[in-house]
Amino acid sequence: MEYNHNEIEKKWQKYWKENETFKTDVWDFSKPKYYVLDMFPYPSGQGLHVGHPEGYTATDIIARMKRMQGYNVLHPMGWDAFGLPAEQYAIKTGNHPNGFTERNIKTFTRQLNMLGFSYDWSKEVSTSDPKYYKWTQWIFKQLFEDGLAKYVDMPVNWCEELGTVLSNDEIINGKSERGGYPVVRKNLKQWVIDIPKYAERLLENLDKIDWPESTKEIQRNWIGKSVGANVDFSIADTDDKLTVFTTRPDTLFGATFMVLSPEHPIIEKYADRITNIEDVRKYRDAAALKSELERTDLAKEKTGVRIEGLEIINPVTNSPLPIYAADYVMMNYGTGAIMAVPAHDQRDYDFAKKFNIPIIQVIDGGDISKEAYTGDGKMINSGFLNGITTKKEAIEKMINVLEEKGIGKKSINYRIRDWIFARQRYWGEPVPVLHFDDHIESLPDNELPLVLPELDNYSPSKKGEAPLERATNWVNVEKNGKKAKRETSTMPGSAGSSWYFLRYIDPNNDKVFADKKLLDHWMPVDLYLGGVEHATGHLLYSRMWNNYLFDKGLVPTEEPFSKLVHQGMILGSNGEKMSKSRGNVINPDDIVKNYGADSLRVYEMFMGSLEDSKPWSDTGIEGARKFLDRFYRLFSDISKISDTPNFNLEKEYHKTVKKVTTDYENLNFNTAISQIMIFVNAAYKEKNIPREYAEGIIKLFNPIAPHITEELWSMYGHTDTITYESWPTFDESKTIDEEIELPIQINGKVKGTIVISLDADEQTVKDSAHKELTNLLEGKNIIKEIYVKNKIYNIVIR
RNA sequence: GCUGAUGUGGCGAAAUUGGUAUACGCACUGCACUCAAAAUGCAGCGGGAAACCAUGUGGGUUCGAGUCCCACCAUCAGCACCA
Repeated sequence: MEYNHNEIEKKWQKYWKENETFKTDVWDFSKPKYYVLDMFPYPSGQGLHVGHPEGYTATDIIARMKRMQGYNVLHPMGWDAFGLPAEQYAIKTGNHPNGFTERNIKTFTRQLNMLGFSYDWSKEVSTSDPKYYKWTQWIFKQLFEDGLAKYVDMPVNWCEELGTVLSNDEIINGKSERGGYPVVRKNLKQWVIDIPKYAERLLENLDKIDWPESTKEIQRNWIGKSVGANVDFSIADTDDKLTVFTTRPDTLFGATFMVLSPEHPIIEKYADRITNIEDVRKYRDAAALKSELERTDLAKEKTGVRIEGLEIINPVTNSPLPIYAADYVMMNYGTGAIMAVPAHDQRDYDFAKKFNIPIIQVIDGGDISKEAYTGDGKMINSGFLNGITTKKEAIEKMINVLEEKGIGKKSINYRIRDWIFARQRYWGEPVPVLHFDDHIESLPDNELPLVLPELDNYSPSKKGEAPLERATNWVNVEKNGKKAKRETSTMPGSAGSSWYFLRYIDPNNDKVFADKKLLDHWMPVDLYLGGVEHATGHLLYSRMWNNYLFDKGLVPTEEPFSKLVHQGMILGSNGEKMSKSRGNVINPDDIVKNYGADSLRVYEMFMGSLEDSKPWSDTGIEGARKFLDRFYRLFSDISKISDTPNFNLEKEYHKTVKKVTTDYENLNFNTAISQIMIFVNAAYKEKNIPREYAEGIIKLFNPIAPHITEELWSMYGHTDTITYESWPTFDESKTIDEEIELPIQINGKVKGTIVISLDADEQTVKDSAHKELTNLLEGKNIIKEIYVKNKIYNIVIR
């Protein structure tokens, strides 16, 4: 019988929809739960690309297997629907971005259904839906009231072209990620979320979750914890002091100058004492014009200016030291001031060389005439530290002394910055606050959601004002007789995605963001799948929100995702990233039409390891299709299926059940498929296939190729979906060979094999091994013989 | 520069974690079926005539290394004047 993918796939998709096959009753606590989640997509105008189904198929396989294993499975899908393309469409056409977004969502939904994913669409959420963002605003409100969402004046990355602020991860090489426009630094009042407050928790909790080690490392680096000390330096002839953060307090005796960030406020404070204040100001203004990248890109050549008329006192040597302003010191890390130890820090060394500042070596080693010495060694020129040989000991002693004198203390710094939580854009969640003349107030709950007003024109104004400024009726309000203004910037895309996994559990609740009992039952997410590119964005933000909600007693676990896996990228057949400009894009619609959804699923799972990037291959997809043809041909031939046992297949069947089950659990889908192929190859050689085996293999294959297996299942006389049939079991004893081929080695090289019974005793093996290799052993001096049971027999000769 | 990952046939990739390297598939070759082709089924398929040689390169540990250790090379990713 011919395998007609089109007919079969349509038929079963219709059946699943009509029977609500995948609908989950979240209140059914009688079965163990399993929550398996995909990172929800941004519904772009291009529709699904072939990369999406890779991860979605993987989670679908797990969802389908877990259902058959008796779990109550939550497997939802939704939309990260706020975003720039919809906004740009609105600017261009003057239409509301919502229409554009909804059209795209329709396309995505059709495509996902066409691929046979077992999502429970009754749980669908969309971040741009006011019923959803009501709760995004509500969570923001809690953060604001708890002081974690703050309105502060800060330097930001400003993109003139886009008319908005960008976060660090939206900037690539000093240009905006989208469009590649220049980015400059500028001071602005900004909404930020105090994610540094959670730095330590986010760091510590990494040890509690089953995530790829590399992703944890990316987050650790991003959080960037460094332990050191804050040390106070007094400014000569004043009562003022400057505090620096250093990770090397042990080198304090070698500090020969201080460097301030050009924006450091102390400069303006002592403007009248600084004799060259104009030069310093000029330097500062020039630095502000540079984007962060330019500032860091010119790494080789240090620039700076001496602050004349002001000196600083080294607290341990009491020598007066010069102060410089230089843009290699950042205002937003540490204290914006550093003590410079040129002998033991390369940057300070370069600076000192350029400005002719003395270099004092305090750790023995290296060659200070050539470069800074950053290694370990004996302390020298260091007063009370002299003679100490380990860094750790020197640091401890120095900190003790500083603490006794009250001029320093142990301190920890994090690299992670405040999360900038506002964009000068229209298509995002409105920030639910009112600005009064003298204070800011969050909206009361009953005014949520604060819905986006409609506009005639969605572009930002010339001055870079947010589009919402145009909605004057909406912006200007009066409350209790006082005039107030609404916030006109909106939340960033990462707002709605920071908690959507909670909403899936109870998507229609209008009393709370999700029922506590349901959250207690369903959280955390058991398996979360998506791309690595979110490592320092979404995956950090959502962890922070979840930890915060946990602290408020609103969710049951600190960490939202107990297990995380990243799918690799599917590259074009030329090994390059798929893109329109390279002309190597594969459209899933075409593939499904020509080969079928099951073929696409099988192929993408068979390509290789889920986590690796791998190139698309046209012959590969054909191969997958051929296997499905072969599979269908074999199992649809009912005349071969019977209740007669066939011992030729017994072992392979039990092996297959075992391997496929464990491979699925470990997300090794490629080897699971190869095992099913091995069984099919074996079955082709047989005249009769026991019904039990045929049905078992069909069930095993169902998670990967759901349509073809439903069809075959129904051909065997079953009237119900295969979805909730029980998962096949295997008998361990039947997977074991009673006779095995044992390799015989001489000096570790295989010279032959013998057939032995399983667990044969050493003497028997030795005898047949010697017999097998008589020729090679003749006249040789046997030094040693090694027998590893059922693995190998090795004879060492000289 | 720092951090992390990867490197196996013509190609996509396996290898129970130290025990017969190249499973499974693609491509290719041959045979069967066919007037023929396609499709399908079956068989072969790292190199070498062989001894042997092959898992990026060079060392090491071990009876035995794709797997462990050291050094290096290449590719990819993240961070990047973070004090």
